[in-house]
Amino acid sequence: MTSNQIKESARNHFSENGYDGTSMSQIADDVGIKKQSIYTHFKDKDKLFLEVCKDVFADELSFVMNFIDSNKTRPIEDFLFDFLLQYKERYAKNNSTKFWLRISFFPPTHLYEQAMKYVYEYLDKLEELFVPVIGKSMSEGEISSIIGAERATAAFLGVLDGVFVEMLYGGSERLQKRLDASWYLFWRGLSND
Amino acid sequence: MTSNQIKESARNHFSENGYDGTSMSQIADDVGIKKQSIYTHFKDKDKLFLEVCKDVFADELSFVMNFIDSNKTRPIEDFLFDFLLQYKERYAKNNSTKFWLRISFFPPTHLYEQAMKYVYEYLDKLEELFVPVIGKSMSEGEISSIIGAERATAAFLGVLDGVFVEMLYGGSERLQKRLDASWYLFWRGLSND
DNA sequence: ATCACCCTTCCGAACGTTCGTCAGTATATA
DNA sequence: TATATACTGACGAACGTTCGGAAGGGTGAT
Repeated sequence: MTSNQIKESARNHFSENGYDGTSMSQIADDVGIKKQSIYTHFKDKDKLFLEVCKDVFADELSFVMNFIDSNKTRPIEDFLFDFLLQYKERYAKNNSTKFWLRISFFPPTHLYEQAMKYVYEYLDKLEELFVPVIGKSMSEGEISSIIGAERATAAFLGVLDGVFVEMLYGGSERLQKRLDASWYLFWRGLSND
Repeated sequence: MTSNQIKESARNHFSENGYDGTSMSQIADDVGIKKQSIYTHFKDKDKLFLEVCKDVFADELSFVMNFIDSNKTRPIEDFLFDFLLQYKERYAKNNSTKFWLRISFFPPTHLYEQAMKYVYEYLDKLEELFVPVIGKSMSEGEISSIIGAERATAAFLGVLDGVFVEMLYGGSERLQKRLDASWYLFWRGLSND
């Protein structure tokens, strides 16, 4: 299906160069068609972009839900740390995450609201999914319960974003250093005395 | 001086809409001149952008150095937390920081190296400035010295980036929540037992 | 098996617009 | 008179988009 090839190429270009930095001809060249042919599949550039948004949103969310579902019985320390690791790995080989970060931080101005709807939905869902997991590990005494599940979750998502940022910079030894340090202090803060 | 007006307007537009999303005519309109007149002051768009980069880099760096210099004798807890607060405040009213975040995360592709030179210089300097401050507070027993000054600094800069990210999303109650949570757990991890 | 028909997909050509940039000229200041 | 600044006008290039038509496959009637 050409539509999917177009969306995939679009995702790659958008994630590397943003909305304005990506032209319809670049996408078309990738697929091996002329730019006019894209309009057979998508009404216009905005619509294409928003469809990619929707797909990526679904991708990211299903990754998270999938991870939680298949790891929720593990010790919370492994669970959280592995989540960071897997997201890091995912970013390295998967353009969805790169695209996602780009539009989360700097969506194209004229599509701000429509793009951010997905972003906020993702962020809310992320919190909604993590709070009960962390809450459970508190009530079971794995980690200190003085902190509160909501606060611990918020801080963990902060660590996640800090790692994301370092991924954007590109240096892998830098990234490793931040991951180690952030996790070390986060976990130290979370632990029972 | 018109040059400065041009740079200021350019900084605003670049920070809001990025390099590609900003046109010379928008900048010129802001200043009240024709776009061609910009070329009296700057060779081309790239040169203008890079000059803004340089200025902003200097701005950000001098903010940090200034803060450190006038706060380094305070307790480390106040010192670090106030740094987060002041950067938050700075972001709200100062377009330098917004521009800085944008080009740090997603510099224009064809200027990647030249822009990232500033970014890396900033990041290195930031670490270089914080390590001794945190190290000193460790040797004085304010915080646990098992952690190591480098690791504590790396984690703190992670917290900072996590806060930056939440600033980009725009919601102020979200930002407050993250700031509180991230700081709470970071400080809990940093404290002596 | 053939024909006519439709529908999907793609392309050539062109549209109007905007972009960054250059050359030449006017105006004001010193 | 020299210099700095801003102007008018125009340029080629790239952009997103539209239109008309060509090629192909599928379907149903003959």
